[in-house]
Amino acid sequence: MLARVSSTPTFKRLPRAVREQQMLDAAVKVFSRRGFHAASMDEIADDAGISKPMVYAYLGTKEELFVACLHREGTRMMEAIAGAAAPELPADERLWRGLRAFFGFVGAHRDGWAVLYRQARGSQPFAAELAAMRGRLVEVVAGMLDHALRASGREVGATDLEVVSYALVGATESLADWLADHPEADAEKTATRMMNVAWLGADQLLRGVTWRPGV
Amino acid sequence: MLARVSSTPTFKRLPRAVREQQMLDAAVKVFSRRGFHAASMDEIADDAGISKPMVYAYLGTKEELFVACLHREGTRMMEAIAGAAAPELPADERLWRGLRAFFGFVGAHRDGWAVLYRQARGSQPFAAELAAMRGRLVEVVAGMLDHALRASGREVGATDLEVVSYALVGATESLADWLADHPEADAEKTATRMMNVAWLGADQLLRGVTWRPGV
DNA sequence: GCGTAACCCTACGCACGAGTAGGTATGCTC
DNA sequence: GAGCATACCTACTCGTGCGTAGGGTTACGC
Repeated sequence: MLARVSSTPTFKRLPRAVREQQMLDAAVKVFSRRGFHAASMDEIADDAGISKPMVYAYLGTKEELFVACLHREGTRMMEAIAGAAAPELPADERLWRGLRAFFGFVGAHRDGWAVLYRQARGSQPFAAELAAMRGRLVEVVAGMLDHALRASGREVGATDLEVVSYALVGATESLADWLADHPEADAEKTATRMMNVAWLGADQLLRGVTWRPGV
Repeated sequence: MLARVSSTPTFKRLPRAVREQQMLDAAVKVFSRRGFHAASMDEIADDAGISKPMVYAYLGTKEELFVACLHREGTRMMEAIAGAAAPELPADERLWRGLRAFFGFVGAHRDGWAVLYRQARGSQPFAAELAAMRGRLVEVVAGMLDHALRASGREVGATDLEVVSYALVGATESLADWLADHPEADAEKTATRMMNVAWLGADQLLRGVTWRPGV
């Protein structure tokens, strides 16, 4: 057994940090395509150009591997959004920038992120990680709303705030799913549509009012 | 082996139609609690007070069984919503009634429906069934919006309509999830919150405008 | 140039759970 | 009360795929 003509040009003996990233790349790809359960560790290892025990040695169990994927992609996403929303901007501008960053990210990582995210819904082991991510998003949105409310001297119950934010995040996730399923669709345009429904609401939309990005 | 002291009082030799419903009940319960993959046919059969081959004889494969669950619960849900929205009512009233019916249903079938619904996201085999259900909902919402728009002489692109509806449905699903996770929460109140964000939008909400159920 | 640690492999064990073979009992019809 | 269909069971087979045992090889420090 010495015929070892792999497709990958980069060949042997890579340092751990590099291999780990390759494995995660492969894992994201395979998990996305097959779903958590149908994905096999063999295929992931194979796709990473490595053998299975290496994956176990570096990233651990299948579940741990999936969580690692979720975590890496989640972190990347949060980073992509982080810079977008400066607290001193008016609320609509903050919301708009956040949405733009979010949909931009999802659009650029279609099967990467969105499908992975879809996988995590359901199956208990990942509910925690997923809920944490969503929780952070909800917190951001709720914080933004709260900030704007206080600025105009108003206030509102914590649960109300949470639920409204939850709804907004949910709508956004849904459109992210939609975007991931429609490869021809434009991220920017999707963000605008989301902004319209989130900011204006059905009433205004039915009245013919529309929101458009300033500048 | 004649010790057959089952917990279920109703014992032996039931007609097919009845047993099928019992099996579906058990399946919904187990799928909800464990998730599709972790659920075992043995446990479902056991929970239905029947042996495994019966399940196969009546409802077929595990996947077919799951689809059957999805289908039954989905139909029930659509029926629950169906009567709510009379086309001659104004748009806000239609939306409100639809939301109320929807959250009422989910609230009454917490682990039944919502968790089952969550399971279906992801795993390819069920994507079709799920997409069909969601599609019907989106269609209803889009139809309602379109109707209202035409009534006021306005019109809008089909994709815009679809995406906006999609966002609204997504937000609603999210709050349904939230409701399913918060056993103490009230369905009616959740519906009101959803109505607020959907109908008024963040802008109005931040201005202190609120929507309240008429009557 | 030699030890040692990191990298990497080819196998296999093993549990778990879907689906089935083949047989038994009970009610229903005539 | 014979015949037949329907309800129902116990006890298997068998594929699949996670996780591992145990061993080889390349780089790197000294």
